[in-house]
Amino acid sequence: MNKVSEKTIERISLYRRRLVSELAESDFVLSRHLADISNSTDVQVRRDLMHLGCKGAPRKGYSTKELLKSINSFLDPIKSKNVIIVGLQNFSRSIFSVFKDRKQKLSLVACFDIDESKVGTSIDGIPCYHIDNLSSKIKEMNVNIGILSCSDSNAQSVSDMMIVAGIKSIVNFTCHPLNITRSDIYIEQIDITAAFEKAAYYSKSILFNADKINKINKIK
Amino acid sequence: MNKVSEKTIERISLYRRRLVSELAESDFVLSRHLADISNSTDVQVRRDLMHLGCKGAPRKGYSTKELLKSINSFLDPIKSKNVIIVGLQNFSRSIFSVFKDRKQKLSLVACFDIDESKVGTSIDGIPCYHIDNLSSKIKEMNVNIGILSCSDSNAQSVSDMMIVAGIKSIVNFTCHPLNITRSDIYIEQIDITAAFEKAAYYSKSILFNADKINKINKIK
DNA sequence: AACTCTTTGTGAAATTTTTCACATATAGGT
DNA sequence: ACCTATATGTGAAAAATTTCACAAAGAGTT
Repeated sequence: MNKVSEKTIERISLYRRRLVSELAESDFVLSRHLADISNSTDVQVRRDLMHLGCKGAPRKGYSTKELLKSINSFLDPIKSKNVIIVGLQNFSRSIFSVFKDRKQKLSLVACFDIDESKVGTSIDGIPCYHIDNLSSKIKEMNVNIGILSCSDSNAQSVSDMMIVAGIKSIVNFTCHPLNITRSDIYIEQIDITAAFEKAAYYSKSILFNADKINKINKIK
Repeated sequence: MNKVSEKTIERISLYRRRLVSELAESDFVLSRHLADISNSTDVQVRRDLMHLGCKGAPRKGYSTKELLKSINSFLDPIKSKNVIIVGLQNFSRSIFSVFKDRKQKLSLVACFDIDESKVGTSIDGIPCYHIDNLSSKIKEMNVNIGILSCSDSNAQSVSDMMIVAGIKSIVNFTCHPLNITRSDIYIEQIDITAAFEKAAYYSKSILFNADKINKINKIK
């Protein structure tokens, strides 16, 4: 199997979420329909699904159930992964609900903060520990994935700690782009500020995504 | 000036934030240095900066102050844009602080919710209105940018309302990929769930970003 | 059973994005 | 004033991603 691009992974993740609601609707789903509900194109969908080793049937499409199963085994780790989050404020609290609502093969097991008033408390059943215990807790709880929601200035040092303690993937919500020095660590940077600045940039001009829309509408 | 890619816009937004702290450090900044602190490469930086019409000096680099000025005039709208957010919970509250902390040419002027207990209150000086007033308030306040932080199921209808009322850019934090039908509207989709699922996917295997790292380290 | 029409799957082309390679510029030393 | 060493700026190559175009499959119809 060839290397699958990050964009493809993202789209497959989206397809899965769209498929879940489709499951009750019908037994088969067409690439074209999946494209419609994911804002993509049918060819793109089929290209993406190629990586899954899941065959569709001409004129029928893909078995919804089978496709979901393929996506699950493609995306999900075999056994559930433990996740922690560093920094406890509004943002991290909103992440809590992401994990609570949708039970993937991911469980949020702890959060960390420096603020003594938060340490020792527990939100939605997730205990908050002091950042000093980060390393030991990561090892103790066998944590694989870390979420950075701390201040920009602490992002690098916290991620260093995470990596030394054995974390394999980091989702970084701070503005600080992490310095990657090891090739076996995956870093996902979510730059919310850039998102707003992009929105501002594009609100200046018009007809920026004209191409995209023409492409999609042309086929419909 | 040629069309600038979205990725370039994102990186320029990042460069700006990195430059602000650089400003106190030195009068000139090298593409190489900017690359280091942005996790990029020097060529990429220079390519990006090409679009700015800002010249660097061989052996000296770019005047930090000049570069910032160029980026500002490139990214920022001439007059401040008004922003609203729909859905008032932990996540949106965390967005409030993004706008409070960094005063761009963007001001968050209102938020909206259906929950009557929230309507009429005010957080950080931002008033919360009932969603029924969305359209009228957008027009009244001359809002250009909308943030979607509501439930997935309401995302499409709220965005439709926003667009009809005159909003030009939408930043969508819901999982629902918005159906774009007009070419003069910019949609930025932030898929946090996909981010976590990507992190989970990559935590399974190793050596995924080996290439990226080799590229970056090779030069250093 | 043959035909038609729709949909999948995928080489190949097109497009986009990144990297290479190097001409050009210039600061600083001698 | 000349030399050298280091940066920029960018055409061209390479790599990655998306789209085209069409062969192959098979469901439904006559």
